[in-house]
Amino acid sequence: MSNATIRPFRTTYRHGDLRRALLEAGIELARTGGPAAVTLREATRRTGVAPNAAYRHFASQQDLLQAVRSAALSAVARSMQAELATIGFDLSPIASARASLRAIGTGYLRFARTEPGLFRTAFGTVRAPGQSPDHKDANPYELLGAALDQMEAAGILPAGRRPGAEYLAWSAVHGLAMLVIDGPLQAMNTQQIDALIPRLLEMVENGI
Amino acid sequence: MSNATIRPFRTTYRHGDLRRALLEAGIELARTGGPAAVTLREATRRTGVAPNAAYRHFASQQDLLQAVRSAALSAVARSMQAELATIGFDLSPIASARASLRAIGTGYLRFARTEPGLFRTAFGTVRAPGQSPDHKDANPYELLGAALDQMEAAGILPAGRRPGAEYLAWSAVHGLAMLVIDGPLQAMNTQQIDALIPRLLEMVENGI
DNA sequence: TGTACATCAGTGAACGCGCGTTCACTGATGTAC
DNA sequence: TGTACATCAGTGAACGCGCGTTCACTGATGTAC
Repeated sequence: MSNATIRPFRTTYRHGDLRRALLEAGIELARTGGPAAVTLREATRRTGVAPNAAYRHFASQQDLLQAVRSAALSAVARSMQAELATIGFDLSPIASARASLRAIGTGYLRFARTEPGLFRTAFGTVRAPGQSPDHKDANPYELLGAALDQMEAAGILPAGRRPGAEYLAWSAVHGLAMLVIDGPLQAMNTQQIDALIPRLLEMVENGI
Repeated sequence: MSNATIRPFRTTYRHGDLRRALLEAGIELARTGGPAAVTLREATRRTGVAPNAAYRHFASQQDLLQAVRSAALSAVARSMQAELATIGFDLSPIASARASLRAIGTGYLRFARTEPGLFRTAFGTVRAPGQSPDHKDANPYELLGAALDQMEAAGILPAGRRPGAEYLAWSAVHGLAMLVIDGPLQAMNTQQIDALIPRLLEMVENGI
């Protein structure tokens, strides 16, 4: 990591490693503002270089964004691996497998919460400037809450598990939707998705 | 639904119900291109009106987007209610509760798949122009797959349930991440989220 | 070791784009008399 | 029923913004001799 790569003021005419510097600037932009903030002009500005200099190293703005996306994806994987590395070797196969799955999820979520901009960049989602969603129509959240209340009343859902159960069910469903729409499951065909949905809902029902 | 509200060519000087027409144009834009496509200029263009005419009805572009967002949220709720309405009345409380929860999820997912642009608009996510993510570093998907393989090998996960199990686990985890980062759980404090994560992972483990 | 020279990374200026937003305006509408 | 008039919804022109991208260029670098 050369300390001159991101400096706005250079003494040399040639930059040295402009591609890397632009990529790092792009990553920093993604960290702060998500994929929409990854802009050739801002990346070159931060690197102290003319806007068009970027074209020596990236074919287009899309090309830079793609490189940033790739770096973000690796960072997610690294976060998961770090969590996996904390698992001891003296566990039974069963305990080890459980711990691994839990570590995968923990690492993934930790990265999402620590680096939301990179997370969105990695998975193709962009920050929207949303305000508070107060409105008076029927609310998906309330409908879900009512269904869960019904399950509690029917004795299927133990009362102790009711508080917060919305978040669990909603997470599973919302997640599949996102993966299918914006994420890596875009290429999956309709039949496969159709087969997946009942399984997902069954998982929620059994596991909540 | 007046048939003249979205017509580009009017005979009257006054529009009639420009606010509604702009909102409908905005919804159509969101349907097609997500929240980022909801633009005052395009909405007025489609309504056959000068760009600044929008300011008689919306304080800003954000204001229009907010109105579209609200409409999209209602549409999600309607999709869920439509599914709920298909449940018979002759069910036991237990069966009825189960059916309701399933209907909630089905309606939500159906809307997401049918109207991805509106879904993203409703929940604060934007379409990114992502290409195929081919790269050579460690891949979150592969790490998850390996952990699941391990669970299968250990005999925790029955072999018949292994195929596609990635999607179930990933959905749950990805969904909570999205809700926390971009969605309605933004306001939730750290302790609450910390308490939620183990519960979510437990749900996956038990329910997969 | 010294010198001529080709390379090509970065420059400077400019382009067109669509966007949000502001300004002074105009003329159809509907009301008051 | 007819007429004067105030209202205010929509107009037309213009602004500044940041963006991606193209063009002809220049001059430091490293190589061939």
